[in-house]
Parts: sequence; structure tokens; C-alpha cells
Amino acid sequence: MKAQALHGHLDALLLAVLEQGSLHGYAIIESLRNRSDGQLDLPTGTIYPALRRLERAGHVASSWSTVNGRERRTYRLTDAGRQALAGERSGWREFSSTVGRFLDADIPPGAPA
Amino acid sequence: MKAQALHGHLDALLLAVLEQGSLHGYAIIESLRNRSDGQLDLPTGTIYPALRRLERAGHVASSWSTVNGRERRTYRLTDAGRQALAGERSGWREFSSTVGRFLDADIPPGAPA
DNA sequence: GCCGACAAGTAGGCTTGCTACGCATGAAGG
DNA sequence: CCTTCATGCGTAGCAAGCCTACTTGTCGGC
Repeated sequence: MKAQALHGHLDALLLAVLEQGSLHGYAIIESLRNRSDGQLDLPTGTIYPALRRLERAGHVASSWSTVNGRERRTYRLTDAGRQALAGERSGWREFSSTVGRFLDADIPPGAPA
Repeated sequence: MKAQALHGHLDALLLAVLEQGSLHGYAIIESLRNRSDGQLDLPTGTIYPALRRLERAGHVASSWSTVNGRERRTYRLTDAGRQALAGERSGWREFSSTVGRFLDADIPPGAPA
């Protein structure tokens, strides 16, 4: 699946992943890959700038730590981020139900449910 | 709702609208608005270039007609467009189920299905 | 005569994600 | 010892996609 189609929903995904616990960038990528059965395999060039954006927006906060001599930047969801996530969720439901009205409906007879 | 979030799915919506019958640009806009209860109110600057793209791609074909002295360009779905629509539909299901796994899940207890 | 609904279109800009890089450490294998 | 791979962070530049704002033109009502 072309991850490209994420357009506009990447931030929501990142917030959703961080909702279940703080993670560093590399782990976020793995979490997305695992939880989506490999369908979301996002490159670092997509994730890191997105995290920066979210931090600038105040939706996440980061702190450095060193593990095995490797520097990690761990991100956690802020209160504002939690609120933003709630908004993203309702926005997603609205979006998916609206688009679904056009694309999920009219399933040709014989198609599996 | 910010129609901006359509990113990447507009073509599919247009094809889906035309699936139910040929329409001219202005009528397509109205059809989207009506069938979405006013949630999709797309400006002409979004629709017309998109229809051009679809025509260039061979997914729709157009023909001019004059009604009440007003020129209309009516679009109809081609066979290739019908195939493309099928592909868009399966892509949409994959996309929505993948993103939904992150955003629909974890609905706090008490939320309506 | 003017304004609003109908009908089509273009130009330019902004956001967003991707590709392709670069840098650094630690463990494993030759 | 040296190379390679997995871990881990990051930037620069590009391409796609949709929106804002504007233009052109007809018809009907005031």
C-alpha cells in the first residue's frame, strides 16, 4: 500500500501511537509497522519532520536519553496532544463516513462483505 | 469539515459520482454536496482541474452541449474509469481499515458503535 | 442597468509526504 | 582489523494535491 495516501492523517497516527506510551522515533516507525501488519512502513524522512512539527505545535514533548551509547529522543504526548488526538479521531470518523458513503456503498452484488 | 483532508481520494469520489450517471462539472459539485449532506462543498478550482486530470488519464470522457445558451461539458465514466474506480475502492478499504485500526480502535467505553 | 445563479476555466501558493542523502555507535563475521 | 548490518537521528530538495482568488459569459428578476 502506498503510504503516500496518508495525506493529512499522519499526525493523527503518530498521536495515536504515542497515546499508548512514550516512544522514540525509531520505535514509533516499528510500532506503526507492527500494528499495521507491515502496511505502514514509513521512512525516517517522513517521521522525523512530522515529529518536529508536532513538537512545534505543542502536541508532543521530547527528551533525550542515552541507551548503549546511542542517543535517543523520546516523545510523549502532551495534554494538548491528547485533545488534538480526540479532535483528529472525530475528524477521522467524519471523513471516513463521508468518503465511505461514496466508496463503501454500491458494492457490486457478489462482493464479499 | 475541511475538504482539504480529501488528499488523494478526490479522484475516487469523482469516479463514484459519475458511476451513477453522466454529469457536468457544476452538477458534480452539487451532487457531492447533496450526497454528503453539505459536508463536501468543493470549489470549482478543485473540481475542474481534477476532471481534466481524469480525462487525461482516460478515466472519463467529455462532450459539450448547450442548454439554455449555457455551455456544458458533460463527463461520463469510461471502461478504464470503471476499472480505476474498482481499484480506488479496494484501496480505500485498505486505507480506511489500516488507519481505522489506529483511530477507530481504543474508543473509550460508553462510546456508541 | 445590476445582481445573483448557472457554467467553465486558469494561475499561483501552501501543505504534506517522499527520495536520497549524511553522520554516528555497537555487534557480528570474515 | 575491517566491513557490514541494525540502531538511531537528522536535513535538503522534489513532487503531488487541493485551495484561494480571479476571469469570462449567459439568463432571469428587480
